[in-house]
Amino acid sequence: MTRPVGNLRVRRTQKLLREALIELIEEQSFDALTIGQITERAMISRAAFYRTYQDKYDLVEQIFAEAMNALHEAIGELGLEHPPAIWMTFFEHIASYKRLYRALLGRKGSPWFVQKMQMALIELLAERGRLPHGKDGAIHPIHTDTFITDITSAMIVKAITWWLEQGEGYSAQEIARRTSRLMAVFFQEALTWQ
Amino acid sequence: MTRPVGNLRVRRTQKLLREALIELIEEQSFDALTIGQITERAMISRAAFYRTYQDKYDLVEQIFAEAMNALHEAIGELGLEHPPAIWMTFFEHIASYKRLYRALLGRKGSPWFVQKMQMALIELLAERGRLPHGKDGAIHPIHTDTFITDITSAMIVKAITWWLEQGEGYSAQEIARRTSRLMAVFFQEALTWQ
DNA sequence: AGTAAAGTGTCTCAACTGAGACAGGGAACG
DNA sequence: CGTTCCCTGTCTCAGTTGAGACACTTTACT
Repeated sequence: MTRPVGNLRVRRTQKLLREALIELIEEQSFDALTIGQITERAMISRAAFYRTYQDKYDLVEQIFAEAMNALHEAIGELGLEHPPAIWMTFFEHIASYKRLYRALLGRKGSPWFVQKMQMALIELLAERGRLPHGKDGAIHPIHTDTFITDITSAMIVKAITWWLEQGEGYSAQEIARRTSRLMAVFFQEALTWQ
Repeated sequence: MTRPVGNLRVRRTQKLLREALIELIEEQSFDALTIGQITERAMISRAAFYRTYQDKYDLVEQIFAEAMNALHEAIGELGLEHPPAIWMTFFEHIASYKRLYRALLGRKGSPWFVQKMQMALIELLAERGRLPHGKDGAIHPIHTDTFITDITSAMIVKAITWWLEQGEGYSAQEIARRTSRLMAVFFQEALTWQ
């Protein structure tokens, strides 16, 4: 659903806009971008842009939605038993959308998107609904404490941006292991508050 | 003339085909490429390809023709007095079309294009019609000796491919100086044969 | 040689896109 | 405060492109 079943032209337009968006964020900043700049770089008309998207935020939202779908599919294939494997998959996902995330989460990115990403992570964690190394499938009350979920999502986003901006030398596996451990410690501490 | 006055769509199609061509040569080889592969990568229809080009050779020829126009313009701006400057401009031109030349002249490239390039160089040298460090504008008989012109063009093409494939560390200026000197020595020797 | 698969080159019609104009909003500048 | 300039968001029509089919040639395998 909402699949890009569209024919070639539509998919091509999407792809060109996507690449143009990322390039321009890298060169300038997301906030400063105009629709005209994006369409010019993408070599499509402004009219074509408005036929599909409301504005640049809508463009990013659609791209991000697709990325999250891909992530869900990748994670969905995994058993529910091994959280570290999920983190591994998660950071592999980040790696495969490297330019996108670096652009949107980095210095030239947008606080708006950072928040969006954090909200997506909170949802993801709630769906998965249990602790790293948790033993059962029950939703843990810790995931309904917004203080905890907010801080958790910020931690993860920071881990991502650090990796993309400074941690070039590290593999997805290493980052996944580190993050997984951090999360475990953090949740364990948080548990004592309940 | 023969300017890409075409509207946006036409120019976009050209650009996408161009990039697809280079990518695919890098991955496979020019000779093995099919029109279908190129158009699929470029995200355009085969029909659109055939509306503009005869075949993949035609595509390369048009791209190359534009590159040579750019080179002529760049060289044309120079005075006729200082051959080393011309070599400098020449290798800067190569640098600005780096991926194209590396793809087409390299291992994955095509002997057909190598020959085409050599012929273009022979023409270029004949137009310029005189020795490196030559003092007058007269066409020198050395440029009508096909033995000499053929070997010269092969030398230059080899200099280009060496630079693009192994000489990453060298600047255009260094390669230009080397080539200029080599040519001077070669022509001087050739003069004694006349 | 015989045959299946893939590529070529061409065509038509529907569909998507570009050009360009328009009214309106917002920021910079005097 | 008004003017200028740029951006937004929308519209229409002409123009380019995609889908898919076609006959033919080439390639690869037996």
